[in-house]
Amino acid sequence: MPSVIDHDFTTLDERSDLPLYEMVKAQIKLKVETGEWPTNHRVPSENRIVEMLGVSRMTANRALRELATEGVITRVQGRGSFVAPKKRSAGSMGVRNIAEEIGERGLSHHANIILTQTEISGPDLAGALEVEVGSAVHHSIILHEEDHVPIQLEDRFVNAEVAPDYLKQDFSRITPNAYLTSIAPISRTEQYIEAVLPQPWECKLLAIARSEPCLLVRRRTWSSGRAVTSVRLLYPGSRYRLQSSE
Amino acid sequence: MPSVIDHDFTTLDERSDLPLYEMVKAQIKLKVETGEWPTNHRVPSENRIVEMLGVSRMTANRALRELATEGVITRVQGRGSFVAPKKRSAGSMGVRNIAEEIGERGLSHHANIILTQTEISGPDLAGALEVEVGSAVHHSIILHEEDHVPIQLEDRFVNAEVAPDYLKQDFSRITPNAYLTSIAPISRTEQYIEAVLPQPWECKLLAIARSEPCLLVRRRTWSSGRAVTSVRLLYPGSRYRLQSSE
DNA sequence: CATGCAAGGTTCCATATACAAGTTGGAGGT
DNA sequence: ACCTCCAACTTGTATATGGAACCTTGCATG
Repeated sequence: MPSVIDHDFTTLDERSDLPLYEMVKAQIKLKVETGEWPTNHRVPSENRIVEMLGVSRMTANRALRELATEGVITRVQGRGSFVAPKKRSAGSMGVRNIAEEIGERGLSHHANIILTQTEISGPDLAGALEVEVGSAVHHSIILHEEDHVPIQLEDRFVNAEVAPDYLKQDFSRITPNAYLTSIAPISRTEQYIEAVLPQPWECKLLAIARSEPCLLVRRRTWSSGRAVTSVRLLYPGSRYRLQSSE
Repeated sequence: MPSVIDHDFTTLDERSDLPLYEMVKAQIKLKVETGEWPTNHRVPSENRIVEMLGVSRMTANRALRELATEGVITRVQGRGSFVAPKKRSAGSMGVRNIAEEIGERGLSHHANIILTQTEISGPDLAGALEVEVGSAVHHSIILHEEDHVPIQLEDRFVNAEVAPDYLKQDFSRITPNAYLTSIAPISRTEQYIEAVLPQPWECKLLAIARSEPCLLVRRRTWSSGRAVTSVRLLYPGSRYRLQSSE
């Protein structure tokens, strides 16, 4: 004889002093995060949750509704609730890895290392990276190409105290961004986006006309309170646009 | 004799088919966005809203609760609800109100209405707004000035079904963005940012040289599944940069 | 004067109930 | 075979009610 109770759910934890609806949310989140319920898997209906967990329909409703606004599930009236596809959109925009981004478009990525060296920071740079004037700072300039077409000029300074081995990396295999986030998880980022005309040397590297407008992204990132890197990303306006959706 | 009804609130709009709690949210958002209620200003309590608007306490509760998760207000148990300090860089960027942004810098904002009219949508526009070809679509072009210097050219199309009264608004008092979010809360946005050279007519309005690079933000927003607006924001590169930090 | 306490306002949670609106699937007719 | 229509299920909204937890304020008591 089949039990009325679906053993997908354990009973709610009495000891926890979390609100009921939070407990319901936690149960469902668990299934999703462990992968037990894959994308598009059906989530129990509100009435089903009422039966299974013995809560009122309104608290089941609140749990599901909030999970929907959090992007964990999607709900459509008349059909039901389903596990939402994993949200991409790494942050807002920009923190995305240029190599990944190109890969997703099915194109080839190539990193052209223009310069890598360690420098002594002047006042401006020291201010940007929040280090003492005269400190050692790593500097790299890399030209990223998509199918052999230059698409991003990356001019980066790195706090040598945070990433002493930065210049030892093989930047044709791992992007600076990927390396840095792997050794120092980003806790804060600040960025400015503007439209500029390129400098002559930038034109040459990007193979564009002097009059072509470019997107300039200037970004600084911090990890646990310390400035990690300050980078200047220059994109030819005709070949690239930033995208974001949420 | 003082009336029990606080005239801070107008009565709810019967014609709108928005849910009640959304209407309540809209009323409060309007006060906040227009600056009538400054930061830390007290928001009416749930029971006060019940008296004023004649809704049940639970829907007042839902409205305030959602506004709190959206970051519009903060609530503390036992004390009340208060207008939250403007959060820097709403989410990613861009959905910010240009008037607010200028106001924060302590400068004066002026909206110069270039064009407002209703048009019949062609295939491209209909596709962008997800309406039938031939539908009526509102069109507005507004030049925003900061201390009398042109800083943003806003070229906007609005789904007339969602916002039939769009063109009746006084855009020198409330920005299109503020109005639209007040009547149709944003559920999704898609945006592209690119660097372009301006068109001749755009140069003239923005008072810039033909060769000056500009930031172009193209954005579409949805509210509960329906496309609300498609907008093209053009900023002179020398006068503006997008900022975000998280 | 200081401490404590009670009252009233506020948010927060939970439930029961009702109806509206969208989807699906099947029964039953043509 | 096809169509129509309805029943059942789903989410979405709105209301009424009750209690708990928390804060402020003012007053009574020591």
